[in-house]
Amino acid sequence: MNTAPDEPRWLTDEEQRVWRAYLHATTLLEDHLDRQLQRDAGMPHIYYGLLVGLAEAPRRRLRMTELAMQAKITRSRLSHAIARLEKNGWVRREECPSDKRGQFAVLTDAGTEVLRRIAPGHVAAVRQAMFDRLSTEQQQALGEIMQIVAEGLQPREAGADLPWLR
Amino acid sequence: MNTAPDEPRWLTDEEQRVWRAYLHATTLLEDHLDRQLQRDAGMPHIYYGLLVGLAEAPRRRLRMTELAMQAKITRSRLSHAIARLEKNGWVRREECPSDKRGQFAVLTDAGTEVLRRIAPGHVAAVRQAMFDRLSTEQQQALGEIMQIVAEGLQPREAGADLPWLR
DNA sequence: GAGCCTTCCTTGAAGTTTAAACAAAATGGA
DNA sequence: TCCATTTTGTTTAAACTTCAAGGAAGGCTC
Repeated sequence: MNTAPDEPRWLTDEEQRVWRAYLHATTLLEDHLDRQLQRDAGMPHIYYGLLVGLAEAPRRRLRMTELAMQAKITRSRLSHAIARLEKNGWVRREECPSDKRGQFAVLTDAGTEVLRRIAPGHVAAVRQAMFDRLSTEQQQALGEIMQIVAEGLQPREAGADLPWLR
Repeated sequence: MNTAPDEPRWLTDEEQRVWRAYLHATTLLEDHLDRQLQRDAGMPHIYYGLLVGLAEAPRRRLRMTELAMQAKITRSRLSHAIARLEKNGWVRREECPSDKRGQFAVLTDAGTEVLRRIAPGHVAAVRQAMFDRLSTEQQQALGEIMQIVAEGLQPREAGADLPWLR
């Protein structure tokens, strides 16, 4: 009997190739989109996602926590991000009448306008980087794969304030 | 004839689903790995990649530019990162005899040791998040897809110093 | 309604990344 | 050789993210 303490199951060569391709592609793509948006709109990709989230919400507003969950970021990060977008005049905060702790992030007209202006370029970048290069079958496969991977991962801050669960 | 200026090709509903699944999964996974490594080794995912890059190189050393390209980050970012890893004692700089501008980043014994200690946990996290959940066919498809996407994207800093090409 | 816990969000500090500017060494012609 | 250009890597400051702490309001229980 082997006394070695649980030799880890290293990745096979083939798994390595897949994993490195994944890392390579995702970092390049994220960088690419970040820079495209930074250049065209002066904001990083994640901030764009925030504006889109608000634009799609009823009355173009969302509670901070809801927006944070939608964007998969911490409330802290969102707080800083909204402060920045507020400075740009693209978002404004509004307090929640029914819960005095709460805040709404509201997309302003200027914010809507920015979005209208930059969305086409962003979509074009996404198409060019991904959809224009993949077959329909590959797109479908990718969707399924990403669905599965996401399901296996905890959303952020689950139990963040419940240290005994960690 | 329509006078509208090139109505952009918006994503179809299906494409939207794929794209959002992609964003959702990749951000959750990156967060997950970042936090796993931060907890177990006190460094972000990208820094782990740097140590691995060095560990695999002959004599456990690489020129800064080479390492930056391998990790797909800018030389500036690498410069900061190596400074940090140097403080930890995991990497040391060595000057290049043949090119006096050059620097080698060298993995120290302590760095090798850290890697040995944390690699199993990292591999386990990657397996659990991705490979254990995907069929062989899905893994293969993912590899091909990521390969294609990566090919379409410029490596960082290509022409960074040639502004007229941008 | 007092006390206690939870939720909502913000804050400040520390760490990381980016962008732009820079110095030094190498390179490539004229 | 001389000079312009490129390459290499660092530095500075600003922007962004993370982490830990905390204030204020809501909810629950007795």
